[in-house]
Amino acid sequence: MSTASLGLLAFIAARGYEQRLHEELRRAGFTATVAQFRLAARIDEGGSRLSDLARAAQVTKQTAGFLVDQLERNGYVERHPDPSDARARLIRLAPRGLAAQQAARAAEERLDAEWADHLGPGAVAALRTALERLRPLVDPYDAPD
Amino acid sequence: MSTASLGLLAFIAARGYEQRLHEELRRAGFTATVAQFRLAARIDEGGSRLSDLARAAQVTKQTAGFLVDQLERNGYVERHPDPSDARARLIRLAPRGLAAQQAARAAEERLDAEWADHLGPGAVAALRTALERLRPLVDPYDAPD
DNA sequence: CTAGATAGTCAGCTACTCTGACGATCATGT
DNA sequence: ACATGATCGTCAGAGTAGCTGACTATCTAG
Repeated sequence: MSTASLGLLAFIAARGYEQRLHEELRRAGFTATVAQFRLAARIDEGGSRLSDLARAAQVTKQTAGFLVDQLERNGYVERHPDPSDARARLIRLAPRGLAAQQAARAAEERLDAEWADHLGPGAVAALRTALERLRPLVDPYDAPD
Repeated sequence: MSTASLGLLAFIAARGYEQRLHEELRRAGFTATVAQFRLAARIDEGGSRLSDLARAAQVTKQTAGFLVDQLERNGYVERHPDPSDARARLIRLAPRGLAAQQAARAAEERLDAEWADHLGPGAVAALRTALERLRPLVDPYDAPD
């Protein structure tokens, strides 16, 4: 009843947020799937290796490769050889990917502001603090934005 | 960097929680997929209709039916005719499903306690309050546990 | 008793994710 | 120099999860 687990509550919040974000990006003309965006969000400015991306997003290399294929086909990312390692290739955001990233950041700001409006400044700060402190506990690897 | 969106933070927390829960259930001998458990968690004590389950879990009737098929095959749920409507069938937890539900509740209590330990009593209360207040905003339908 | 809504299912498709195996390359120790 | 083992990415094959569309049976309202 009033005793939903913290996990379920976090899941519901995260799902709602992600759906809204995906919808806003779709309306802005950036048609990619949630899984694709999730992976793309981990791409470093200077380019990322597939294996690192896979680790960060917690999927296998194969899955990451599959998603990068789609993103590449749709013009969001490019693959370049890695000068420091002939086995590896650097995945970088293409211009369209950068535009999508900007749109995503703007949408996230709007959504965060909406949550802040709903909760009030103190409660939203407490929420952020709690979630940030949980992060290393639940996901020791996860690199920041 | 330190400015991850609230959505990403909630996603990371929810994913970590769900993975831990799934792992504990698996170890206890309850082998079902995350999607199956997500749906099963919505089954009402007196039985639920497929359509209601689908709405609650935010999937289509077809997807819900697919998942219930798996759950039924593995002995977690049973389908009974609905006395009040010949079109409908009531989906109820079978004994094994009830056992899994108990195990899940115990695991959730442990995980919640772990988060509370990590955050402290005040912060975890603030987290719960914030997430509960967000719930109607992001997901107007969602029925409680 | 007809018209429309609802419950569930069937068929077909797409997306995501995994395991296992593999060739190429790098790093290290001898 | 070179053998050994690890790592990078890929290919092949599979299973799960989710969708749309179409359909039958049944219920509900006029």
